[in-house]
Amino acid sequence: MSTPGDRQRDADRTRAEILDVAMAEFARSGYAGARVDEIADLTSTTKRMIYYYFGGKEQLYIAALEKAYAEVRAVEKTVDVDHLDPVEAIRTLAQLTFDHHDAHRDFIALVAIENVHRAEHIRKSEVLANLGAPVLDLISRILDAGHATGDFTTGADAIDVHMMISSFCFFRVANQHTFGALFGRDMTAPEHRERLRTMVGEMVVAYLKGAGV
Amino acid sequence: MSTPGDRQRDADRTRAEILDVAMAEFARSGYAGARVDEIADLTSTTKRMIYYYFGGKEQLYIAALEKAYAEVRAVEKTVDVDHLDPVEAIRTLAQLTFDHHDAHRDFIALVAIENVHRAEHIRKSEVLANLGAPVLDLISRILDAGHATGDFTTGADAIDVHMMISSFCFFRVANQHTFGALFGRDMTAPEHRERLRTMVGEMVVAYLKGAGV
DNA sequence: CCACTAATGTACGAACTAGTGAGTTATTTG
DNA sequence: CAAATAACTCACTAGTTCGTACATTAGTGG
Repeated sequence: MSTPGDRQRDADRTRAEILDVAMAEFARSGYAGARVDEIADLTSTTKRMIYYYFGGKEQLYIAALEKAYAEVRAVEKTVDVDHLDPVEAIRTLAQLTFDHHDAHRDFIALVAIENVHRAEHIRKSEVLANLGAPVLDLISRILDAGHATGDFTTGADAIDVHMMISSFCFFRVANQHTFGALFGRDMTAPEHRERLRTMVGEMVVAYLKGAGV
Repeated sequence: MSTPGDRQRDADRTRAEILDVAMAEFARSGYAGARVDEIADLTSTTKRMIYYYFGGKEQLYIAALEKAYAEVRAVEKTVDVDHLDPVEAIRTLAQLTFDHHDAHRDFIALVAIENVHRAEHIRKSEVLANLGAPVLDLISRILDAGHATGDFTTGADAIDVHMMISSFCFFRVANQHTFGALFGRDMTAPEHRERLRTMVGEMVVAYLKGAGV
C-alpha cells in the first residue's frame, strides 16, 4: 500500500534532485569544469539517470540555466509603481534588484558562466527568450511618470537604466573575488551591505534627476 | 653569422607566442574549457614547449592572467588630476575606464573567468597583489578635492566609487551576450557606445554631487 | 495477480587530455 | 673548434570523462 508521497521510485523527485545538484555544480565549476560523474555522486541516484532524464551534459546545463532564471522571474512584480512616486519607485526597484542578486548567488554565477560561452546555450532555449520584457515595461512606466512630475530630467531609456542598476548589483556579487583580491575588501560582506544597497538607490535617482548635467 | 633578430631558435619569441595564444584561448574557453593541445596547435611550436617554458596548464593560465593585468596597469596615470577640476577629473576617469574596458575584451573575459574560480589563481600570483592601489589613491585625491571645493556632497569612499565605475564598464562588456539575448540590444555595438560612455560620466558625477538625497 | 512499462543500477568502453621520457639540433662559450 | 648547454621534436602513457549497452526492479492497468 504505497502513497504517492513515499514511493521508492519517483521520477519528479529524482529529476528535481539531479537538477538542484547540477545547478550548484555548474555554478561552482563552470560548464566545462563540472563533471557529470561528480554531479551524479552528489545525488542519491546514478549517472545513468542524468542521461535518462536530460539526455546529456549540455541539456542538463541548459535545464539548470532555465531553472535559475525561473526562480528569479518575477522580482519586479513586487514594485507597486502606481502607489509610489517615481523617485521612490525607481529607488525601490534598484534596491530590490540588489537584494535579489544578493540572494541568488548561483544564478549570478551561471549568468557569468553563460557569458563566457557567449550565451550560446541561452539561445538554444525557447523558455528564456523575452524574459526581460517585464522589467523594461516597469522601468518605462516609472520613467514616464518621473518625467511627467518633472522629477526626472535626464533622458535615458529603460534598457540603459536597467543596465545601470544591474551592473552595480551583478558586479558586486560576480566580481567579489578578484575585487577582494585586488582591493582588500569583500563587497559582499555584511558590513558593506547596507551602505552599497543605499548607494545603488542614490546612484540611479541622482542620475535621473540629472544633477550631473 | 646569425643576428639576434633572425635566429631559428628564440626563447623569448617562442615564450611570447605561446602566451599570446594562451591568453586568447583561455579568454575564449575558460580555464577548464581551454585545451593545452589546442593552444599548442595554434602556435608554431609544440605542446612540449608549453611545459618547458611554463611548467603546466595552470602556470600558463596564471601567466596569461598576469599578462592581461600588466597590459592594463597604468590607465589611471593619464588622468591629470591636478590640472582638472574635481568634477571633470572624476568624469574623465570614468570615461577612461569605459574606453579601457571597451578595448581589452580578453582582459574582461579572463577576469570574469577568474571569478568563476573564486580568484584562486590570482592569489597564487605575487605579481598581482596591490595592483589596485594606484586607482584608489587617484580617486581619493579627486574626492578630497571635490569636497574641498564643495562640488561633492555625497560621502562615499574611493573603493565604493571605483566599484560604481568599474561595474558599469565591466558589465557592459562581460554580460553583453546574455544581456543581448534577453533584451535584444548589443550594448557593445557602435551605435550605443557614445551614449553609454557619456552615461557613466554623468552617473558618477550626479551621484557625488548628491542630487539623490 | 499477471503482464507491461517506467524507473533504476551495474559495468564498461572509446575518445580525449594533461603531462612526460628520451633523444636531437642549434647556439654559445671557453 | 670542441664541449656544454639551451631550445626543441617526437612518440607515448596514465588517468579521466562523457556516454551507453544491458540487466533488473518497482509500480500500474487490465
